[in-house]
Amino acid sequence: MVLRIDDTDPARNVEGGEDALLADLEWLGIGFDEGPVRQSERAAQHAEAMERALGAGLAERDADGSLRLAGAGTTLARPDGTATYQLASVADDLALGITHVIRGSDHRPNLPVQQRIARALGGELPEVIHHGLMLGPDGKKLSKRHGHSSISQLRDEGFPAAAVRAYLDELGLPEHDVQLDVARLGRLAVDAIAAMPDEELAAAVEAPVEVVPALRGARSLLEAREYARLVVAPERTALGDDARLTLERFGELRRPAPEWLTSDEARAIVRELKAVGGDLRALRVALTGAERGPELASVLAALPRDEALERTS
RNA sequence: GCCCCCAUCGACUAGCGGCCUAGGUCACCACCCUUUCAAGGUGGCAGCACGGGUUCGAAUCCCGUUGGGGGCACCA
Repeated sequence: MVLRIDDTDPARNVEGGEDALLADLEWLGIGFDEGPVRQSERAAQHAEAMERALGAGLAERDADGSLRLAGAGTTLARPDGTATYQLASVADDLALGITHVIRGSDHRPNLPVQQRIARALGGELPEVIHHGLMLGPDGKKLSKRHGHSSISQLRDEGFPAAAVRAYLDELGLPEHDVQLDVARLGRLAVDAIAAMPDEELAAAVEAPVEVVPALRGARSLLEAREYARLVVAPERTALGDDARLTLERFGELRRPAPEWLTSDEARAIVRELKAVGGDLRALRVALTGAERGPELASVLAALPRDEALERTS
C-alpha cells in the first residue's frame, strides 16, 4: 500500500492539504507501507517518461511546447515541461510497481487512455477497479450543504472513527453510486460507542473514567460529551417545594451509603425512591440540571456522596 | 450533443438459471421493557424500474425503453 500524493499541478495545491489528508487517514486507522510519495518531487522520472512516450510515437509536441497524446489530444505535459496527471500517474504506477488501483468511477473514462500510455511506456497498467461515488442523502452530489461531506466533518460531528470504518466496510466497493445513510452511520456510532473500553471513551470525550457508565446511551461522541458535562458540571436549577420530599428521602438513602456507589447500589436507591412514589424527574433535574440525559442510576454511581448530597440539598 | 458505467423494500444490500412465496441490516409503525433519552425484546409495513425475447424454468442471460451517475481540461 503506497500513499502517493498526486500534486503535479502547483496551482491547485492547497496549503495544509496533505496534512489534513494524513490526519484523516490516521484518524480512520488506515496505514500505508510506503510514502507519502509526492509527484511534485519526481520531475526527473516524468521527464524520462516523456522521452519514452515521444520515442514510442505516442506523444506529439504542440506548437506551444506542450506534449499531447497522439490522436487523442490529451495533454501529457505542459509547455513548462511538467507532467500532467495522466502521464505522471501512469509513469509512477509503473515505476512503483503498483499492482492494483481502486478509485472512484469519475476516473473510469481515464482507463483506456492510461492503458494506452502504459503500453507505450513499455508496461501494463495495474488492475483498476472503479467504485460508485458517495452521494448525499438526497441522491445529489455530496457537498458542504449536506453536512457530513468530509471525513473531518464526520469526526467533528461526533461520529467515532470505528463507526465510519464499519460503514465504509459495509459499503465495500459498490458498482453504482451510493447515498450516504446518516441513520445507518448513527446506528453504527451507537454500537461503536458501546464497544469502546471505558478509558478510550473517557479519553474521547475528555471526561473522568467514573462518568463513563453514564455515557453509554449516547448516540454520538458529541452527545456523550454533553452527558459528561451534565454529570461533571451541571447548571444549577431551582426546584419547587414539591420536590423537597423526594430529595430529602434521597439524602436519607445516600448518606449512610459508601462514598462511591456501585451500579447495583445506585440502582437499589432508584428502586427504593420509586417504591415510595418519589419524583425521579426532580432528582434528575437536581443532579444534572436537565430533564433529559444519562440514565439516573449511572449518574448516581458517577457522583461521590458529598457532591450528590450538595446538589440535592 | 457524444462516449462510458449502473439499476432488488424508504436506505444499504444478499442473490451469479430451479434452493425466492426474494433473505438480512437500518429507518419507519405497533406492542413489551423502562417514571428521562437511549439501548434491548417481539411483531409488522415494504422491493426485483418498464417492455420484449432466450429457456421446461429468469431477480439472475440477451435486446430495447426509462431512470440515475460519471466523463468529454495545459484538474486530478
